Amino acid sequence: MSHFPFQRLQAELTTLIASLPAETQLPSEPELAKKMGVSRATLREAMRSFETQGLIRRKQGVGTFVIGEVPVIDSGLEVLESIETMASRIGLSVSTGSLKIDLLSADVDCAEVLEISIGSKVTQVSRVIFTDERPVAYLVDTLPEVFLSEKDLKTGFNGSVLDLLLRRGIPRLANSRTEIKAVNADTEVAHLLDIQRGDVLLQLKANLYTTAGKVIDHSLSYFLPGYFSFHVNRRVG
Amino acid sequence: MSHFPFQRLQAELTTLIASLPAETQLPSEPELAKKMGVSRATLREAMRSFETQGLIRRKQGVGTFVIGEVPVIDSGLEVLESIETMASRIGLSVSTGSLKIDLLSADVDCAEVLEISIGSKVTQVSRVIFTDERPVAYLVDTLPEVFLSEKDLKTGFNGSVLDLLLRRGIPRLANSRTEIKAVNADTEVAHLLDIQRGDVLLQLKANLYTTAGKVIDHSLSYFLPGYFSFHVNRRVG
DNA sequence: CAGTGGTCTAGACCACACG
DNA sequence: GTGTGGTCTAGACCACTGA
Repeated sequence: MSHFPFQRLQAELTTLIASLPAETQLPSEPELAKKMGVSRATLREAMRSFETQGLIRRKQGVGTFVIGEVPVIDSGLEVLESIETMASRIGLSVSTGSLKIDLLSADVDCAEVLEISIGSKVTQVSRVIFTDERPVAYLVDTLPEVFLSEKDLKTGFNGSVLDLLLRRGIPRLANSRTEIKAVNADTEVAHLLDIQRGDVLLQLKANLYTTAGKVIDHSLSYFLPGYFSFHVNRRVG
Repeated sequence: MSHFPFQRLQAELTTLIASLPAETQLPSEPELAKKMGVSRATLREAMRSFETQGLIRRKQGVGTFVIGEVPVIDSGLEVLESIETMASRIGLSVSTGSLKIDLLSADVDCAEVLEISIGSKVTQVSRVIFTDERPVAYLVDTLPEVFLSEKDLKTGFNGSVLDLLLRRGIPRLANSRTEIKAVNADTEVAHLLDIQRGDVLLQLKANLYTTAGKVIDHSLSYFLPGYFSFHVNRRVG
């Protein structure tokens, strides 16, 4: 059948990983590569998809481990809600890390998207979502400072800009236009999510609108595929 | 800043590709790698995302070429429609290739999804979508033979199972529950779409329901990210 | 046939975690 | 320090295209 080592390798690794109990440490990469009869490069290439699927976890300086049942965050996209809300709805606890809040001046692109003038002050909130010590999503919100200043973030900020805006109530939010893509992780996102550069990620790019039809927030989100299940109901005609 | 060759390389290639007119052939990989001062492996890794973004096209045995303006197929996911319908709506011509029609017996998974008994006859239609000689999507439809037999496909079949079912009118279709993921291309899909194994793809997995609430069709679709723009409108609370 | 991209190897060196 | 995964290299061989 497959003349290529890769397909055989991938099949063997699939059964190997499935056969091992959770938390098991795999042999080191040089060892495993030798055992499988392939080079380390080929082995790592095959391991790539296993990590984004949530089947294994690689920790630099430590080793590679089998993951048991993955807590999948399941959500319909028709309703806009924060990761925190999604997670709590299915009884999963998530935490926020690498929270970073910046006050920036809008550049050309940012100004156009947010429908403000170039140079206006904007607040940018970026953060990483963890479930069970595993970074699984990276979110960046950008919005005019008039809608969200740093002192707004002092009181009871759980990490989600959406939840904060909803709680405040003004301006009233209406909907979000979200664009869905599949992308390769760049170096920055790869480090934040503790994956390899080039790994596959689901990207959501959204503009949030008020009931008055004004853009209030632009968000960019990256999700590890294996830890999320997004779906949408499509009606005929 | 970047100690790693990769980030510098990616930046240089981005400007290089952007500066060249469409249809330009790039130097061969060994040449370009030498010019950039990196190994061929690193060069190819960087080229990876450029191809899925629709910026370049690699043809085995021929060369690597710059692509000008990419005809992006833009579509809202709330409404279910075929690729053909999406494309014609924006005045783009697409064609179907590698059309394959099989009559199979349902295995365990297939039977469960389609809510039929194991071993039932199912028709499977798989095809590749081309725009401008470029394969950009791979679609597989699976449905019970009672809903679609081979002779149904003789008369005026444009490739889309959905369009055929809609034209026929019975049973009446209601909606589709679609799951969205980002995946790595496996060997089979990579060859069909003429990309590299491991390249990033957007995957839609859908069950199509009749007005009576019965599953009539299961479809699995893979899209090259750079050639499609899918979006969804999310309403608040 | 010559030239291209596609796959794979062996090995080097680095960054990181842990004792 | 030792051992792990992360990055990168140089080079081999294969598969494909087109003259």
